[in-house]
Amino acid sequence: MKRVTDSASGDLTMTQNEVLTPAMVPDVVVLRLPMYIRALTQLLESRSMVVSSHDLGTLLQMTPAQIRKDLSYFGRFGKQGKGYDVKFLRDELQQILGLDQNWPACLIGVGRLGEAIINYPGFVPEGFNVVAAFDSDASQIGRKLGGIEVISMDALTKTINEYNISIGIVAVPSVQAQPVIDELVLAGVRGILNYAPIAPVVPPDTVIRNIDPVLSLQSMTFYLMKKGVNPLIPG
Amino acid sequence: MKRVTDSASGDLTMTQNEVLTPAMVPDVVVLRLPMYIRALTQLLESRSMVVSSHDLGTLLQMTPAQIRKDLSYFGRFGKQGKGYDVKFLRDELQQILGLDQNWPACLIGVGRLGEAIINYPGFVPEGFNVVAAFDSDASQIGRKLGGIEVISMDALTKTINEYNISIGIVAVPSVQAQPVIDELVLAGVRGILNYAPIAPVVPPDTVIRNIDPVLSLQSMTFYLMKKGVNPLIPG
DNA sequence: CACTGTCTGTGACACGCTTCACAAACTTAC
DNA sequence: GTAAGTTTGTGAAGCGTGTCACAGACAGTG
Repeated sequence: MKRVTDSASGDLTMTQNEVLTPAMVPDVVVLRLPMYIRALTQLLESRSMVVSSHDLGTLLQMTPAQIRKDLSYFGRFGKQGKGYDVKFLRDELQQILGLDQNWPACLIGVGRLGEAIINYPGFVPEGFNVVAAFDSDASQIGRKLGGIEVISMDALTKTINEYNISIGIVAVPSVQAQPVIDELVLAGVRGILNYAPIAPVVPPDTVIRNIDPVLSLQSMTFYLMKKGVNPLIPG
Repeated sequence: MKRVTDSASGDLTMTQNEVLTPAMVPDVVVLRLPMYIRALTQLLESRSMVVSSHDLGTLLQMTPAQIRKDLSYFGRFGKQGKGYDVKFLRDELQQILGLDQNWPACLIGVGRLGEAIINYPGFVPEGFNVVAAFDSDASQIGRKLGGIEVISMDALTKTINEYNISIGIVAVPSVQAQPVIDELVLAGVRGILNYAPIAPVVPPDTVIRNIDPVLSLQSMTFYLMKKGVNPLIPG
């Protein structure tokens, strides 16, 4: 992956790296990019202009080598002897992930969980906007929630096309989750954030991410037991 | 995915495998065990008595070889020519993870998110009970929530010892998350489920799991863009 | 009982990711 | 300007995990 190091640019600011992403980027690397962005944003807020892979590593509990290797998949963002320009690197990574744009999303299921999701203030500043909310329960239709109105599942495809929605957030009970996911895929949604405790089946060109606290807890207990931590024996 | 199920005898009962766990089990394998348990429970509900690694694989979108290899780290649970006794295997895996016991947990932060967590009906059937809820906001103290009373952070250590709590669920704003986690660790909690969008620092003998929907979405967009899915350009 | 078909458990191999180590590039100090 | 110190980018080695392939065990059939 040779890239032109344009010389004589005395500043850390680099020329536009075209991000062509040769599709050879490991998935794990892509999963880590958002963490880098978050750390860089944090550094930016504390007025840091430049950061080394070493310092980023201590901040994120990773080895400097891994950070450098990860970034090298996308370009040459740093400068020897100095490090990375914080703002520049963050902007580059955001562009690589498409986070410099606004992603409209829809929510399916406005129960207790769905309500918490739609009111969660953490999505909007990152460029994710829930612009529509659906529910199969007729008594929920028409209810206002976080500034938007709950509408019927019948209007799913129409609404998704209208708002150009490419991300669906699934917050329905387990039994309805797979059917809802199928509907979303059929309607053209290619990214799904699933909160239901199931192992969903999606076509290969669809990206799915599962949020499953119970799974996290259930693998945690294995290590707790090994460490001699004892739970409460029932009885 | 259909399994032959009923055999005449049902004499698949196996000898007691001592589970000594030689600490050589890869972490990824432990992370998958809960998924196996969930699938087995599902099979049990649909009256399946026996399942092969092949059928489990199609159910979970995994290769049969991986399932067999994973299980082989803990013992020999299957029978050649037949498969695995569903109930037996599930019970064994639950015991390995310590899920045959009851794990008391505490919640820190009873905002919108904390409220949704404490009312989430999915924890209790899996053996996780939120037995105490804390908040630093004085106006929240004393409020009843999901059957339990919100108490002050001052009572953290005392309460954790009293109820023998080994798991802490952190649902506080980002800036307070690390301090709260430090407090939990100091109080003796060795397992932490963190909902705050940060990269927490914990001692090596502490198990931490992060629930971070924003990170999931931010890596999703990379693939959506590659597939030519276009978000809404702001403007 | 023998013979055919099925499925597990596992050593060996293959692959992908992490870590290492170093040349090259840049900074700082004098 | 020179020398010493710092940090990146990256081939190559190392390591952990997934996959393969097959011997062995069991079921089913007649």
